[in-house]
Amino acid sequence: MSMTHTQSRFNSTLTSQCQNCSLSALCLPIALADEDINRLDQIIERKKPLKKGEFLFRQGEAFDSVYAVRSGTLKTFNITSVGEEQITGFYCPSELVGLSGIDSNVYPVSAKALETTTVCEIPFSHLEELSSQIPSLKHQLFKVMSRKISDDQQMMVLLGKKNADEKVASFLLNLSNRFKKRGYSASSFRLSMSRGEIGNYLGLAVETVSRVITRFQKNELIHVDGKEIEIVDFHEMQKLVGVASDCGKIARI
Amino acid sequence: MSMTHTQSRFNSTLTSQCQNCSLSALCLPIALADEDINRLDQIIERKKPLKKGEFLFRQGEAFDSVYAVRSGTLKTFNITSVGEEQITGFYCPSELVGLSGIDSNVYPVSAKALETTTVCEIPFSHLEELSSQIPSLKHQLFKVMSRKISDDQQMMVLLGKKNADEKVASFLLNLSNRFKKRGYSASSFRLSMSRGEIGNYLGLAVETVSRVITRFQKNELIHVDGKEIEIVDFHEMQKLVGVASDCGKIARI
DNA sequence: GCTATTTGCTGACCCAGATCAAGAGTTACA
DNA sequence: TGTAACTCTTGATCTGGGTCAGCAAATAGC
Repeated sequence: MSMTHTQSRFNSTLTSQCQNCSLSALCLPIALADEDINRLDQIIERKKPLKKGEFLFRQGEAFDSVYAVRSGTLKTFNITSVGEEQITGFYCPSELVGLSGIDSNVYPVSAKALETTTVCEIPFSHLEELSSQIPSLKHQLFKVMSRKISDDQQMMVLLGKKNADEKVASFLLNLSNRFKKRGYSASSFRLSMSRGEIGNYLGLAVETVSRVITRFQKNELIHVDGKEIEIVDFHEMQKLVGVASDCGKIARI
Repeated sequence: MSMTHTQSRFNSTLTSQCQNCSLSALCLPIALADEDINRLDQIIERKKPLKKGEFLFRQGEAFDSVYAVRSGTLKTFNITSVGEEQITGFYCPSELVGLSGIDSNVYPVSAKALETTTVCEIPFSHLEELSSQIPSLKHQLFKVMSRKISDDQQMMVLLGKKNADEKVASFLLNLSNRFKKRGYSASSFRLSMSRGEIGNYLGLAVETVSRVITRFQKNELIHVDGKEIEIVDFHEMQKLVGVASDCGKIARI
C-alpha cells in the first residue's frame, strides 16, 4: 500500500512479505496482529516459481513443510497399486497444501503444478513452535485443518451419492466459489486442469465429463470455450447440485 | 491397575481417569507425561452412555466439544437436500469425533450411536488452551487431524475408483485393522452397522453389499454369520484391495 | 513452417451395479 | 407373545456411465 521506495525495491517475488500479500486476508495471517504477521513472515520462504508439470513434493518424501499457494494451481494425487494416478485435490491461491503429511512425517500424496505456480514454503516445525506463542495462529491452523476435513467429507458424499451431472455441476460451482472468495469473477473463469483431470478427480471417464459439459452448454447452463467457462444459469446449476432450499448454504466440494 | 479401594470406589464409569483408561495409549494422551495426562484429565467430562439410536450431536448445533469414543460405535452423517442420510464415517473406541466443527463453530454432521456407546467429552476451548501449554498435546492434535485428512482422502480414492468388491474388502480390512490396534482379534469381529449403513457409506446399494458378502463367503475369503465376520483369507482379501505393488489388477473370483 | 502429440468431442456398444420385487429372518415394543 | 417394522438375501430386469474407436482441434517440438 504505502511502501517506501526502499521497501518496494526489495519486494521482488521472492522476498515479498505477508503484509503486502493480497492473499493475507484468506491465508494463514487471517486475524493475526501486525507484529504476529511479521513473526510468521520470518519463517516463510518464498520459492521460485514451479513450471507446469513440476513437482512441489512427491509421495513418500519426508514431510517438513506445508505450502501456501500464491499464484497458479496445484493438484495432489496418489499413484494406485495399478500404477494409475488418482487426484485427491486441486489447490488455488491462498490454500494450504501438505497438511496430510503431519501424521506420518511423510507426504502421502504428490503435488504437481498444473500451470506456472508460486508457493510460500512454511517449515512445519517452525510453524508449530510459533503457533504455541500465537494462540490465534494456532486457532487458525486448527480451523484450516478442520475445514479441510469437512470439505473432504463433502467430497466423499459427492463421490458416493451423486451422478455425473451433479458431480460436474458441484465441481464448477465449487471452483466458482473459490474464485469469488479471492475477488475474481464467480461466473467467468479458466479451468487450469484438463477434462481428464476433472474426470479423474470426480470418478468419471473423460468422455463423460466432456459429454456433460457439452450438454450443460446446450441447455444454456454454462458457456464453454475450451478451458474458459462461464456459468450462465447459477440458479439451475445450484438446483442440480441440490443446494438446500432455505439456508443459503453454498455447495462445497 | 493398582488402585486403592478408595480410588476404585470413585472410579465408576463416569469418573474414571485417562490414566486408568485402556485406550490412553491410542487416544489423545499418547506421548503425554503423567502430569500432563492429569491436566488433560481434568478438562474431560465422562458422559453417561448413549443408547442405540441416540444422538451425540446434531448437524447445525453449536460446536463446543470433540468427543473420544470409549466403548461402542458411532456414525456421523449428513442429511442431503433430498432428505436422505449420507454416512461420512464410523467411529470406534479411542477415535475422536467432531473435529470437523472447529472451522465453522457448528457441527457440519450429526453423530448417532450404533449401539450402546460411551464417550469422553472434551470441551474444545479448554483443549486448545491446554494445547498451548503442552506442546506434545498440540502436536498430537495436529497429528490426529492430519491423519483424518489422509484417511478421508484414501476414502475418496476408494469411492471414486474402486468397484464393489474392492470397496467391501477395503471396508472389512479397515475395520479389522482398527480392531487389531485396540488389541482385539483382527480376524473375528462383529459389525455394529447394518448392511444398509455399509452400503450407504461405500456408495453401494444394500443388495450389492449383501451379494458381495455372500460371494466372499462362497469363495472362502470370509465367514459370515449375521453381523459376525471372520476374515479367513487375509492374503486374498488384501490382493483384492490392491495392496500388492507389483501384480496387476485381480480378476474377480 | 510442418509433423507429432496431446486434448477434446461424439457415436456405438456393453456391463457393473442400481432398482424392483418378494420372501424369510430378526428385532422391538405394546 | 404377537405383530408390526425392520433387516437380509436372492432373483429378474434396467440403465448410467464405462469402454472402445475414430476424428478434429489445439500445442509442442523440430
